[in-house]
Amino acid sequence: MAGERAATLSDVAREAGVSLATASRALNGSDRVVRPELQERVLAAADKLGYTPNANAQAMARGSTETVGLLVKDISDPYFSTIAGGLADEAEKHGLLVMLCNTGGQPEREQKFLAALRRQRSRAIVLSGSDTAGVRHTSEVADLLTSYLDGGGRVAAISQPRLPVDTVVIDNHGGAKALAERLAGLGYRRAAVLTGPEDLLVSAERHAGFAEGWLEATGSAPAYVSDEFSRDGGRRAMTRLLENGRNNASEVDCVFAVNDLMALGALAACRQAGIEVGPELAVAGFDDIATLRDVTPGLTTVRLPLADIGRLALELVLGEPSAELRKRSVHGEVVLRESTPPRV
Amino acid sequence: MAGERAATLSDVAREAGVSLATASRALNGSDRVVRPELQERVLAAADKLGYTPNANAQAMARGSTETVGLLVKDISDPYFSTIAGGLADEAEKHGLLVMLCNTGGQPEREQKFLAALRRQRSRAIVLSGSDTAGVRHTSEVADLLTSYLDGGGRVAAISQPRLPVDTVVIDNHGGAKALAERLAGLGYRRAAVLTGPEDLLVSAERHAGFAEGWLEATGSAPAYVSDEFSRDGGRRAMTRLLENGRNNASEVDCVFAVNDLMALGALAACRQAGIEVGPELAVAGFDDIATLRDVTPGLTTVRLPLADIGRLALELVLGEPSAELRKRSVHGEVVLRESTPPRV
DNA sequence: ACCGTATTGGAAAGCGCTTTCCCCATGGCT
DNA sequence: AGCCATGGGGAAAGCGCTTTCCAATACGGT
Repeated sequence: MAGERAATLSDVAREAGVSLATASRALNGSDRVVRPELQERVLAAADKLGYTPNANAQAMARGSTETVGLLVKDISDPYFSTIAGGLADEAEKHGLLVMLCNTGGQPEREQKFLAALRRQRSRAIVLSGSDTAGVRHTSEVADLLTSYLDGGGRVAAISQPRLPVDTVVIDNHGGAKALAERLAGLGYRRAAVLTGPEDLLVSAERHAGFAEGWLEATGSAPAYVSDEFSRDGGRRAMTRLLENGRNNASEVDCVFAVNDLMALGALAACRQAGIEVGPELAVAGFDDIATLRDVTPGLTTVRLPLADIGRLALELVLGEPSAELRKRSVHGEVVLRESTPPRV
Repeated sequence: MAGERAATLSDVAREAGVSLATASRALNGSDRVVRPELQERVLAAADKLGYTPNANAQAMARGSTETVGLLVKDISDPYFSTIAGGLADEAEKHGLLVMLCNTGGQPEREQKFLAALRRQRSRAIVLSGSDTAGVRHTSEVADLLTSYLDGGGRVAAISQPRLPVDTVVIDNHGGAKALAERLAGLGYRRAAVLTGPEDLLVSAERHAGFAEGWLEATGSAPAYVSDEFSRDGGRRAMTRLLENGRNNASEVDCVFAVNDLMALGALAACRQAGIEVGPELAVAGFDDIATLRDVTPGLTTVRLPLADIGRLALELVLGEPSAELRKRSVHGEVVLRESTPPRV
């Protein structure tokens, strides 16, 4: 059994005593009908020979594949893995396979993957890396996408509104703004924002939204510190913020980290500095990563329906192509927890 | 530009004024050499026409693809997503694409995916779902794998030692045992284990390892409660444990949840019951999920090099095929944190 | 009984590549 | 000068399917 090459459709056809065409029709249910008796014979032969269609050959002949590509910045980040989970489930429903591309945020890798997906004649591509404002990069990516689209491919993005494709837009601005209002409502008065790199769109939007809400509610603009868009970045930013605070009369009573991971780092920094989060200093994040929902103190955050976002993106990209660019908005919901108790 | 079909290799050949064969050789650097001048002409033509090779056609002609499949139970679970991250990075180094298959733990899906990967003529498959003892299921999967292997495919598994393939073996038993010893060393005397379903191998191994270590160190066997292998399962199990404890003179001073997620649920249950984890009751987990490293109280756990495990699995599956089954062992490292302070 | 029309099987033409095999130049050698 | 390697181009045979196009048969109507 080991040495013999895999059975092909011709093998099946011969075994069943029918033509190649008939075998093909019997096995994939084309629009053409084959007599039940023959059908059965073919099925039996296929079974006997352990026949498996060759998807590559089918792709060639049919001119279309059953795979979709998913680009993420870092699949081990719960934000992306949750999105990926939703998307994968949806894909499974459609009988599609998901090609996972972990870009690590490197533009060159992103391009490599895009090229690979194009080569594969992937049915569709969903982009969910973070959109940086690097114009060069974005335009190169846009070129690749355009040629992919010209070839009949479909593309959708998650929260990268600058790309010329259908997009699931996450209301970062609104969510952060709502959060600011709620925090102000709780009695906080001096806020700081821990942001990611300036050119990272998600970060910028959340920062701006928060600042706007805060300004409207309290009349003052929040301070901010930027660092990496990660747990360590959050820790460093928080540490810097605390150092400044000491020399500075105007200490902060509330910190908004632009994502949960940064907030987590901020919590660590606070702990290290001997500051009790909640009573002494409020900390809030964004995303509502599932794994973090139960930590102590409970982290106030803006919940994003991440799995739905993944599903939605796939729906968007598989739906009827339309001339104009489609946007689907998704909103976050503020979740108050112990990390931001009402200020007394 | 929109309507015209993608340029093919023949288009390029014609444009460059060379034969199909030459174009192919010029573009993919076969063992045959083409004159530099021609080479250049072909490259120029390809560039001008925006030529992208058709990976499906190449796969057909070459008889091999550039994709590997990865089966996971749930990609949004940090355990799997971290493994996936390591594997994806390694795959990228080898110029391979990763087909992500989210099985949701459903045997039928698992089989569907396996069949799909076989159809795709995927170069290799890495299995990292959880191995349940359901014999029926495992044997069906084994059949599928065998036929895949016969077709020249390569397969490796992560922590599913019962499958007849190369395996990255995680020393669940040893890790849990070491943890038990350390906890006993800290002065704990009455332990309970929160386990997953009985037939889930990982869970069983960790349970057994802990029990063995505990027995050796303290002379008594730990109690246990089983539930789902998830955060909610942990919460429920812990709740049940606490209820029993009240009526029971022999209260427990230390709880081992067989994974971090269950431990997280246990923490939540404790909080709800007004029990302070650490001083009042020790809790430990297993895996050392990255997102959880900074929570308060710090969770004592057994650190697994998850990303390395993913990398290792890919290495294993891409390495020289060998007659006998290979096993690569990976060991965990006990990490003590505040959730299990020395008992006074 | 005859013709037009479904219905269904099969032959063969691709789909876009890779690779074998053949051929023609070269060039080094005797 | 004559021969045999050697280097490199091209024709063509696949790779395993789908699908068009024909042909053959059966069937309904008049």
